[in-house]
Amino acid sequence: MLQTEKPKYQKLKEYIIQMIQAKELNAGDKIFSENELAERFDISRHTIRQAFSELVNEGWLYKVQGKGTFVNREPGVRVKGAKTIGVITTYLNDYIFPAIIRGVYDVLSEKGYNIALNCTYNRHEKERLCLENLLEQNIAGLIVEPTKSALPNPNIDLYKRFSTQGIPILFIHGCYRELEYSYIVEDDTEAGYMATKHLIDLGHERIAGIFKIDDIQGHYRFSGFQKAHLEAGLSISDSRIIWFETDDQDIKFKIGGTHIQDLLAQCSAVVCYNDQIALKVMDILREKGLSIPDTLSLVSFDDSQLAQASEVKLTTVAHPKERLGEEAGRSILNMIDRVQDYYDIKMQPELIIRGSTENWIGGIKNE
Amino acid sequence: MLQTEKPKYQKLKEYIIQMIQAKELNAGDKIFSENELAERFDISRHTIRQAFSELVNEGWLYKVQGKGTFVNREPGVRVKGAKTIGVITTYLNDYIFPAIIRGVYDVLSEKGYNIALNCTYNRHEKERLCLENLLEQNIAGLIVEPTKSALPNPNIDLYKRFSTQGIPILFIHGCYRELEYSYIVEDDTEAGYMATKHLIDLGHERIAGIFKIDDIQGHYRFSGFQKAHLEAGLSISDSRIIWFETDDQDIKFKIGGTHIQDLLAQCSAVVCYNDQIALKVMDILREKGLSIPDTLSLVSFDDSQLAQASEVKLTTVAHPKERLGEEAGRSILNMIDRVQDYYDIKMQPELIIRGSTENWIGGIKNE
DNA sequence: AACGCTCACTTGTGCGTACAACTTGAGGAT
DNA sequence: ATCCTCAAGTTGTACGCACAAGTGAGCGTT
Repeated sequence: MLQTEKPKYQKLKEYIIQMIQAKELNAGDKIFSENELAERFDISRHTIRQAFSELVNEGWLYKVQGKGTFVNREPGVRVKGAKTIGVITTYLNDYIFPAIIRGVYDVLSEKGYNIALNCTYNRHEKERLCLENLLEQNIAGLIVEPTKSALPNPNIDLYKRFSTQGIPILFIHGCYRELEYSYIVEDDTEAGYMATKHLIDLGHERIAGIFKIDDIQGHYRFSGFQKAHLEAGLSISDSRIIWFETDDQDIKFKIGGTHIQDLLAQCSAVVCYNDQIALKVMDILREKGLSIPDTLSLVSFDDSQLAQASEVKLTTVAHPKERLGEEAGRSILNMIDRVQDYYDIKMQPELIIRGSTENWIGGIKNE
Repeated sequence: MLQTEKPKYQKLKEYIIQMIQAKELNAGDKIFSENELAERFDISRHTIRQAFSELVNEGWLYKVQGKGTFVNREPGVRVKGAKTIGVITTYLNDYIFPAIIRGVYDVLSEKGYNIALNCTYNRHEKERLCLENLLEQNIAGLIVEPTKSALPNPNIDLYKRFSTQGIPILFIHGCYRELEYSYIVEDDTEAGYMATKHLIDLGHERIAGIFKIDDIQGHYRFSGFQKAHLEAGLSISDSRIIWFETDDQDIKFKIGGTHIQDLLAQCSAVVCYNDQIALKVMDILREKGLSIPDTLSLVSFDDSQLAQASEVKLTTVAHPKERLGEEAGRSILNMIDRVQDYYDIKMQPELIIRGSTENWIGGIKNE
């Protein structure tokens, strides 16, 4: 006895798909009529129609009554996967977000992918909504800037749902410690080290630090701050470190309970968590009539647009921003195409020396 | 004679869809068997199968051989409309783009809509690619910041394709003169007028102007500049007006062929196209050792983050930014829901007086 | 109680027919 | 040259039949 054979309409389907793939039938070509095929293969017209009906549904063919059946413009396109990448950021602000998005967009748009933008405002509830929203979409991959990355995350379950659906996830800018997902980050410890070492090399010994407590980046930058001190044999006084949170509104006058002016009076230099904090510090100093870098040297992070907007340009450790975005775009595409499954990239920051630390060597103005 | 009636299988389809929507048939329920329906409605089983086949394809039903036909878990999900709004901007930069996107995002995410982000880099070729890309997507509406809005647009044909597909388009920030589409813009003429009048009120008579030539906003702001002069009985000298283009790289040293320092030497105030230009002008003045506002008063537009980053804070005509984004989000949703088909909103700008024009009254420093 | 068999019922495959609706081009009438 | 009609060819709708294949409940045997 013969093995159960495939149904006739199935064989006809495969035959036609093969012809299309072999370019014997091209886009827009008229295909044999139903009657012709019925006669040629000695099959009933009904069976032909069954095969055609499925081919139409799968996007290979289309029919026009009275004219005939034709090969679709891009046969089998609908069979291909989604062409959208979900992107979740913490803020949609004027800081480094635009540069990162630009990097991601440039790479993805090149390959015909789209970006579905979402934002958490650094709140776990919003993060949950974003994830639920994207789960309903048909996305091919997910790029996430983690929300409050230093705190435990209540949305792990949702992240895992993406994984079980085979949707790759890539974290940028930071990552959750609980998850072993791919990430691309700036080497924040190194950045903190570079900033602090620069000040120490200039001869500073009493250096203040202002760091953010609820993002993992703040912890790492502080860690580099410590490392540079340790290496130089300098001690770190807790009283010179200020920690602040996302929600601190009155950051201008006191940070984490300590009045900035009191702190700065004891020091000759300060490491600011980012350019925004640096500008706020500069405003306070200006009010007091203190000059930079003569009275106080100042280093910050990120090299945002703000770093060059002030009268004294900021010495800052440049975040790779746009390059990081591009790298993230390339990586998520590779993960989708299964070229590589896992990434743990630390990008090197770069120290950019400008006016806020120039001319200060060993406490003596150098001109 | 009767009008041509709908085919039987169509009527059967609609009947079943109705029953599902009316919850008479629920997810997972087993539906009548083919034979039962055939007998009940006195239709051939073949016709029933035709209707069922389409319902399966559209996701309403699924079949299991030997068991029966069942209602799908989320019947008609694919039938629902798209929940994505295409957004096309000219740049993804640190200026007012983040605020606008934030406004749009806040409104749309509230209603469960997603943003598909695109960017033209102010080039018509890129704009074309974005539009072609979004045409292939299943978007519900389109928000566009026009590319080179003062120039004729070569992509009108693509914009019209959206309209013929019933996808509403809303322009923000400017609009193409060739198209009669909905738009939401800042009243740039009024903004130009407010900025200039403020200087005239302070006693300035020789006022320079720097404007962008290839965006329609530049034209309008200049038009307000003219209006204020006319109203005050002051003449405008062409030699005090500088036009620049998107692509001008060396804007710092000369703008449109004219050296800035030569120009500014003749004037007591300058209207700058935006905050970015204003900061560049401030840098030039700082190099020359000239002070603001004593030597030169300065007004700009947009009230971006930059306006408060410099040592002398900028007097600027605030762009509605975030409010404009929110308004755009609300409007496109109304257009999708057919609540209102057409919008032509001009939002009023607001003059914010800061250090760059303070203390200058009639040429005498007022302290 | 466990197992296997049968049978009724379901959907799947396949054949046949007929006529309706639509497209197109050829040929005739104007 | 233009318009109209009609016929041939195409897909669409609708009916009929038969048997294959999978499911599950009921029955009887073990």
